[in-house]
Amino acid sequence: MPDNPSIHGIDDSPRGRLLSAAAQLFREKGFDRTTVRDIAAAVGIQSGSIFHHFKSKEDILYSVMEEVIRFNTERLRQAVAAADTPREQLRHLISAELTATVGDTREAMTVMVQEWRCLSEDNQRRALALRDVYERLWLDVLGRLHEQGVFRADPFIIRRLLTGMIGWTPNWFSTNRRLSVDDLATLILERVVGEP
Amino acid sequence: MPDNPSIHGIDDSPRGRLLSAAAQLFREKGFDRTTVRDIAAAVGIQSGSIFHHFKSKEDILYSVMEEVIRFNTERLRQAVAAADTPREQLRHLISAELTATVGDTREAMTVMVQEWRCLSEDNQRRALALRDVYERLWLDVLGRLHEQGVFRADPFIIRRLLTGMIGWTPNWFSTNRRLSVDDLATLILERVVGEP
DNA sequence: CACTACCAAGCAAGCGCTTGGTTTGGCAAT
DNA sequence: ATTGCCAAACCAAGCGCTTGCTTGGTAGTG
Repeated sequence: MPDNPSIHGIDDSPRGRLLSAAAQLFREKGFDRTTVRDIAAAVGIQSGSIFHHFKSKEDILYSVMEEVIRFNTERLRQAVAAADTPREQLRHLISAELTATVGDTREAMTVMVQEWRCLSEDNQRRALALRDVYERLWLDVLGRLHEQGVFRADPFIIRRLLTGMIGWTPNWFSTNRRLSVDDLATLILERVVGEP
Repeated sequence: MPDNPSIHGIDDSPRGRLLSAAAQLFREKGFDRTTVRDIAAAVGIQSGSIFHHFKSKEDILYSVMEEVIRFNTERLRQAVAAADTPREQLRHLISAELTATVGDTREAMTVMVQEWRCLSEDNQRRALALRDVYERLWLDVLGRLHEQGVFRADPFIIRRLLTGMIGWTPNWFSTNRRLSVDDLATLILERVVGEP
């Protein structure tokens, strides 16, 4: 009955609808405080029927994360490819991750950051392997900027500071305010390459 | 049997020992995945005995947060008082919050950031009121720097970017590496006032 | 005696997940 | 067109376990 807003990059099969609903609930209440009965009710089925699509509750969480990493890794790849200079590539990367974080995959991204430790060690390893690909895209661009002398600090640390700045935005940024995503991207970019 | 490392600003009364143990467990496993039996075992008592000191499990969480905010608000106040120029005050603020975040109150600070929504609305409001005092210390200093033209961006937004950068550090910073807390503070300071 | 700190036992509720059976939609053979 | 069939999707019921918390009583201290 409910018509959840589906998350970008997830189809609207029964499985996909469950993933979108779960992502939203996980973000609102956290993984542990969300029951399989909640998720089932959100898509209008019985709680037991969930286990026809996923082998466990944790499997739902992992699937949300896997989908969102895959989708946004591809987004980042296109962001890098669409720019010529490393400086512009970095701007595109920041914009892309901001869009992922406060835009069309907001729920799933937040879940990935906050509910990491709800995964088993095995699933943590699998997810980490996917994240490594994602992170390499950042480090390549930052490494090039560092070689050019655009900033002095260690690229690894700059990436971590960027992760913090961008990852915190869901806690305060609102889409319908004066500050646009691109404005914010510029602001964050200037923390790395300096104000012009 | 266990001898938990106690958290700075918390005494070693029975209640204090419970708070330290709880903070550590909450950080490791999250609030929901930590049972009152876990906490009791960590200080060597029976689970029921906890409710002689706290009226509910959530009350433990709130108490951890209250203690850590009060302690670190005082720390920030002294940090500001110990510096003359706004620029040095900001450096002190960053250093102080970094110390709180990866140093002597690491567990409790991490819990405060990550387990916020496990509080009831009432307790959230109470905790928010305490945080407001804490935040005003930041905004005063950042406002002064902004008036001096040290940076152009909105002080509120700069504070949020700082919160993100500093709040993320427990996920990667290690005390026994080459990079010291003061080095990192300088690095973060330069994201606001520019590299010299 | 009063007070703090604790124990031993257990209750009621909620949890993830299983089970055995039913509905549904599409498709090939008649 | 009609039938027969199958797999996907789902329901209704409930099991076994864990959870936060309560209760009634006890040991030690001033």
